[in-house]
Amino acid sequence: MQNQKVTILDIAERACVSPATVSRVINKSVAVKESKRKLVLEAMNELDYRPNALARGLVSGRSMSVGVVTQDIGSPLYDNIAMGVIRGLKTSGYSAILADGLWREKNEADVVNSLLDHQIDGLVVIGGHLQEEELSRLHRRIPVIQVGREMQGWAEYCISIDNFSAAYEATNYLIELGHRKIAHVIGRAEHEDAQQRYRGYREALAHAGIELDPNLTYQGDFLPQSGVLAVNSFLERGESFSAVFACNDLMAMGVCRALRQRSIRCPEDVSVMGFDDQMETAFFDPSLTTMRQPTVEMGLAASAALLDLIAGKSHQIPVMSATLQKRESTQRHG
Amino acid sequence: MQNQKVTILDIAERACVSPATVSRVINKSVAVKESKRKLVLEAMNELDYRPNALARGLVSGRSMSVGVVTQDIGSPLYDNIAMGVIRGLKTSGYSAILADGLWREKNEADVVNSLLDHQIDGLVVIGGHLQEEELSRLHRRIPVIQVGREMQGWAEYCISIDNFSAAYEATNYLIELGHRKIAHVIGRAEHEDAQQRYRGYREALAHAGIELDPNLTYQGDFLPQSGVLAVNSFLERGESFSAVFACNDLMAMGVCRALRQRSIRCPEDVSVMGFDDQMETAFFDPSLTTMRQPTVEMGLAASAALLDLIAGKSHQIPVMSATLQKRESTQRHG
DNA sequence: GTTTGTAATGAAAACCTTTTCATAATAGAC
DNA sequence: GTCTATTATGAAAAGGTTTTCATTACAAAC
Repeated sequence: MQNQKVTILDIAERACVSPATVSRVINKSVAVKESKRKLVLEAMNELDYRPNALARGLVSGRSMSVGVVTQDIGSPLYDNIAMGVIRGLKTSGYSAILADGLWREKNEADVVNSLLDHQIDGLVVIGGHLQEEELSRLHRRIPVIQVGREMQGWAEYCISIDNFSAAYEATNYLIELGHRKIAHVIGRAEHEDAQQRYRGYREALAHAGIELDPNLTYQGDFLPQSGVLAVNSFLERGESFSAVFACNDLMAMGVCRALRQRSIRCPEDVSVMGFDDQMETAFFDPSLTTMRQPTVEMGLAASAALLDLIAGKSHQIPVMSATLQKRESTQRHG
Repeated sequence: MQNQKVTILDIAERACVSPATVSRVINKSVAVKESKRKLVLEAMNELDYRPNALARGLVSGRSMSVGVVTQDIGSPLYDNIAMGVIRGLKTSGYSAILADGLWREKNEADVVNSLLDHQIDGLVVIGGHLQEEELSRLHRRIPVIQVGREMQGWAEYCISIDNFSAAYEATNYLIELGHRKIAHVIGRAEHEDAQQRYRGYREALAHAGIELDPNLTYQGDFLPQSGVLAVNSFLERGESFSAVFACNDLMAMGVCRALRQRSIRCPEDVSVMGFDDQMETAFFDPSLTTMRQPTVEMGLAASAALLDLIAGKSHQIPVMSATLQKRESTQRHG
């Protein structure tokens, strides 16, 4: 109640200095005589003063806050990236304003606009559906880093794993285990990452001389249920397969569930491979073989790059790669 | 680049009106002659004008943003609540500023202060460790709603389920199934909700005339691994039990995992009950019997209550209750 | 045709900082 | 003891908006 109204003028008055001097003490921008500095600090303490961030941002042109728009709060993958971003910002003096795109491009544009209205100094986009064109339009105003989503035309500002190679490696691992009939549950069609993984799957098959069987692919939506539907669809059509590679862990869980319901054993009858390595998968039965994305590291790298961009320094886009986590859901075939 | 600098003065000039009139058109605060209104709207469109939220907040005293501080971005429970809050705010004109407390009271205080600096008009606290005293101090400045965490001294502004009753019901369900030796994996000690659930467990046992066996409880930390450790601890000490009630789903998953490793079947040998009902549990093997928290609904209720408080209207704290989700991990005993 | 009330509008103050510019104070050199 | 260079400080402007207050325009009532 009371300190709501404490302003820099009150401090100035109490410390018998000008507001300018108080500002200088706060921002350490210019030297202030020690005696006065102490008085100011005391006054700030006694009145429990906190600078109004709005006024600061308005006059200085730097709001000292960066926007973080995530495709989906509640998705383990994106949340972990967000955590990394937030951690990376922690000691920078910048505060993070998170916003949720709720899986819709329209929403994303809205929240980004709202963030811009709040005069953010930079933007991290986690996943999402914003087009490259839109991103570069944004980038003309403020630094923007995209993370957790592959964009070839935007590589300079994009931190993500190489989904193609990762999916290739995943598929190839199944092939090395002796599998030939490998099904794939595709991720959302509009997701570039999902497309790249699909491509990696196809390429690995081709490289091993295995012909792609379109009947062994199913268009999923990243949710567990579509893993169930995929298996049901394969079996109802009488397809046979010894392994399934799902585009993410949630769908892989659905796949396992459906197999179990039909009394098909995993991994004895069918091997299952996921993607992402979210926390729960290690405790799943069978624990899931999957490709781990270095989510927190990606978030950290994103905030580091953004801070460099804001500071006008050159930034780095480190190479991030997924790593194969061998667990119980896959085994040698035949 | 260009519209970065477009201000209300530019609009005023272009539309041949005063800035005050432009403001009135934007805010619909006072009637403006239709002809002028049109001119203003046109000018805003042509120059792609967007009001500076900082300036607005500074002068009006209302920033039109509310803070949402969550204990842990990445926790399915809290994330779902956050999603509910955000959805509830969506059409209100208020934008949500999320901040992550990173599981530490110190951090939470920091981010709350940062939010206050940004002149938020209200605050939703999801989970967390802030003391009642601290909350009421905050509440003297702005409306505050606590959600997803039970606080008896703060009931008027607190939206949560009745953890005691829910845990009582969960335990009682196991008892009804014929179980007598029921172990419990306790949640984090400093978490009031965990304590209430522990109490519900004890009370249900007592009511059924079953003596509490301290050797059948284990202090966990909400993470899967502690479920594993709990089971290992029980078995190493030679305890026998036919059911385990874990304080949350993640620990229940750990319990299942540990049982499996020892070739103890679930539910045939030991029934397992979780708490929360996060998405993955339904696809687990066996799918987990658990108490579902109406997370999104809680978030919606929180934002509704907060908006009422901000508007100076009377607010409602609806009664939220958990519901038993019977699945495969529990079965009749003996 | 004058008076009165209402609606529409503009000028200017206010919000709380930072920052520029000018001045005052201090120390160092002669 | 005067002059110069530096450092410390204050006054005031600026940032983009809302809002108060005063004024103008207009229609209705007499």
